[in-house]
Amino acid sequence: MTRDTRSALLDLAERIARSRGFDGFSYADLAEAIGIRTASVHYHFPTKAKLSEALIERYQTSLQNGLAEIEAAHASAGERLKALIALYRGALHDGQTVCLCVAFSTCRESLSDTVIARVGAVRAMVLQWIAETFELGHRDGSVSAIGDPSDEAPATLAMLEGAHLAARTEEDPAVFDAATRLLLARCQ
Amino acid sequence: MTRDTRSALLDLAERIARSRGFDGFSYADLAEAIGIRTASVHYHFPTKAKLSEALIERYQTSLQNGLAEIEAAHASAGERLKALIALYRGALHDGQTVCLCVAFSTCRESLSDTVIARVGAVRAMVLQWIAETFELGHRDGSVSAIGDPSDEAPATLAMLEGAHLAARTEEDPAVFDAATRLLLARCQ
DNA sequence: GTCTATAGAGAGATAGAC
DNA sequence: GTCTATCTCTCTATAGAC
Repeated sequence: MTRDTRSALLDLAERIARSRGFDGFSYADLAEAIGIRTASVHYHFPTKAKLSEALIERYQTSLQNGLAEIEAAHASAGERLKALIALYRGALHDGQTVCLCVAFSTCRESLSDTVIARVGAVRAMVLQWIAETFELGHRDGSVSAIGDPSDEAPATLAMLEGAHLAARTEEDPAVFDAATRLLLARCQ
Repeated sequence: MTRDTRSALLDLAERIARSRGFDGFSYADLAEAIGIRTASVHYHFPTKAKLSEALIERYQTSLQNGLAEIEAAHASAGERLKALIALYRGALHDGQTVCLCVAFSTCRESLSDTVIARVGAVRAMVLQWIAETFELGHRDGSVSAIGDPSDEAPATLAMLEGAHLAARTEEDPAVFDAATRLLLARCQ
């Protein structure tokens, strides 16, 4: 059952990290919720630093798959951007959790340079995807009022992450909806 | 010198909180930097909760003044929005500090409901100001491509806060500049 | 207002038995 | 893989002297 315990720990740690931050839980919290002792948690993840690396690596893969699925499911830029907004909206879970990049950004000092670099890599990946989508939008006309895609991408990602942050603070997904309404309206 | 010590503590605590988060410093850190003992810090702020309240209250006043100064200095909506972007850009301090709302949003669990409510009040204040500015832009024509001001405002604030977060993670103000370029270009 | 001294809790982590 | 037991460190906070 090693695999199961490890997966369960990762699932739980990700959920709490995205809800309360990486400093917002201890090995004691994980142990109690899973039903083992802290020493056993250390068996799976010798240090909290190792745990943070495992979390961000798994998250990158997961997000990469999410973006690929959107591309597979939607042909137009407008539909893809709508799906991206829906992806972030879903990641909110009733205003209780933000995306892991936002959560880790806010706990910068507790994380290793390796992990922070990986957060940057995840952001770069999403930025690239958004920029390409806006470029497609330029060609297929499914997004209105497009500026330079290399300007639209960072503005869009910042808006999505900022919307996550505010919605989490208020514990209200409607805050996210308000922030994304304008972009949504630009998508056909 | 009570007033001086208290002010020095507030200044220091705000700087660290905006850099490392509210959980990112201890009374021992404050004491060492100021040159007193932790017990003396407790004299000025009996609990960390009291300190957090003092921080957000002072911050609200400060931000309110900042917005008022922008209104006094600039007549057009475009100029005012440009000044708002500059205000947030200045608050970055070379990518080392985010605005206190962002910092406190990310330490949600460590803060009292009172403080979280105050963070919401600060955001509401800025939202109101931005919405009014976009309304002015509608009338004076100094901002291009304006959607519904009540949609522009939350999108703009989310973008500014998200840009702060990403720039802080990368420790690079250029990340903020990239995210705000599009809005800046809309301002005459 | 600042100090010494200390309480009390919780954190991350390890050794070694089973 | 999980356990008991324990270490060391840091944190917030308080009592009481000066």
